[in-house]
Amino acid sequence: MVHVLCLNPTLMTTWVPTAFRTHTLGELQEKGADLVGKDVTVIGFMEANRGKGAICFVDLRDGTGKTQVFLKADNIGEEDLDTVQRMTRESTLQFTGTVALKRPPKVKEGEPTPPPAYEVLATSVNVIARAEAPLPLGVTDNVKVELDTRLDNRFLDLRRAHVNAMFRLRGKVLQYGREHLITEGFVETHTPKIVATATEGGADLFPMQYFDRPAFLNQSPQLFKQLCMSGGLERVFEIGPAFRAEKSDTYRHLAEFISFDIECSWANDDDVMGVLERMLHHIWKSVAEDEESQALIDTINVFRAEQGDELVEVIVPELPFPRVEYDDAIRIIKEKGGSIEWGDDIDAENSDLLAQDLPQFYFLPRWPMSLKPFYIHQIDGEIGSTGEQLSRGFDLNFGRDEMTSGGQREHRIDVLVENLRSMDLDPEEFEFYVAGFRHGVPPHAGWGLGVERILMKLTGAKNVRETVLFPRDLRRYCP
RNA sequence: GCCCGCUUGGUGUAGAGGUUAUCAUGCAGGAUUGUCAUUCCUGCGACCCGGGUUCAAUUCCCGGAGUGGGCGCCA
Repeated sequence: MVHVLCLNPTLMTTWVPTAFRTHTLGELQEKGADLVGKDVTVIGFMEANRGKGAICFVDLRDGTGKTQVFLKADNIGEEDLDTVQRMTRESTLQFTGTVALKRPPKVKEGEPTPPPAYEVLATSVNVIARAEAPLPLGVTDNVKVELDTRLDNRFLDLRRAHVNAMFRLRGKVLQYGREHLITEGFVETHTPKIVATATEGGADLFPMQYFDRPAFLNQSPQLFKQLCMSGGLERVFEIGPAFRAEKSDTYRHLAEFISFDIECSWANDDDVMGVLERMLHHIWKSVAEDEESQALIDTINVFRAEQGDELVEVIVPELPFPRVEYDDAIRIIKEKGGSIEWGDDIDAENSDLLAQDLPQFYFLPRWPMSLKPFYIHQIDGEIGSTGEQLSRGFDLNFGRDEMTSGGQREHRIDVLVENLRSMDLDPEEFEFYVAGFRHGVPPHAGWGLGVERILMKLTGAKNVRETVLFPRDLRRYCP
């Protein structure tokens, strides 16, 4: 089993020993040559123990790596040796002992000698928490486990290297995205998740009680980030939860997901498409070039190889991303034999047709206004091939899947109110929002990106639930 | 909301109208071992729930629950 560090000690800029350990297990391997002969205290999960006689080997694992602990009755005493030999897998154990160079394995003729490894010769052990047996799922077993079982026991599932790597990578992706937006002058903000009005007037919200009045969990920061534009913040972004009560039961839908949103003043749809592609390029490039991120991808690939899945390759997308205007998309789909008419949404089957020639990121700009929400801007006279009004709304797809929707927003209050009315929404209910357009508002544009969907594409996950610690969907809300 | 599947030890599976219910992993015990995915021996552990058909149902039928996939819609 290839061992890949999840958290690289040499890349840590600040490491302070804690009350429970003097060194991490990854550190022992990294700096082992300097530590030989020194006393250390380490702690971790007992992945396995071997040896029932006068000696015993323990594979100990923490967030940084693994180390073998060697126990001998002479050094640790009969009683402690027996305790460890009877210990259950995944129990947390703390060992104190001396660092030593591990005896090299017997290597067959012609095979390369592995790099030196280090172990701890234990002089004492402390049982922190004994794991009950049997485990609801094996952390190291080479047996498939169904997603449902894994999610019921997510804490154990997370101990598996490739699952752990997924969530460390998720943190990296958010970091890279955040990094990039800051370089373009965006400010991180937070908008409320408890709201009085449905964002787009739809009925697919989770109702809740707000003291003695009805309220909803917000489906999008849309209206609030627009108010920030009216407030002169110019460039904002938010990474936060969005809640949708849609009964969409698919590999790519969640009732609660993290939306990566921006809004940008004095800008149109083309401008913010640029922001989006530059940010995604930065994320992909960073994952491809950063040592830690690459190690995480490697860890995921070790598992994928065991499962017989295709290995993940981080291919940095070229700038600019292809742009296929809605009008052209309809034409292309028709040419490929798809059943679609101008004005239709592009369904999954037709997205597959488009994706045949566009397997990665591509923009779909200039949708019909009739398919877009009231807050999307339109330029009068900008019409499609059938004479219908186009909008300044766009989608970003990766292959068949929608990653983002965005657009330039309607800043003209009269048009905005008219849009609300024509879409059967009551401007009165949106007064808190419409008010923001009465006293001078910049033209602005923005988008919302599904973090989980991006992670799916980056890691090859076939189900969005793989990328969420505790996913919320039609059936599941516990744990 | 619609369509189609599936439900067998802790986990993942094979299978048949009457079986001692398969295999792997795991667990318990033993032998061996400074081991390196150790190896070997012995043992433990399962047919989702309710109703029906039948001499007999875990297997067939109906219903329920759970779960997986596809679609609509979306990020």
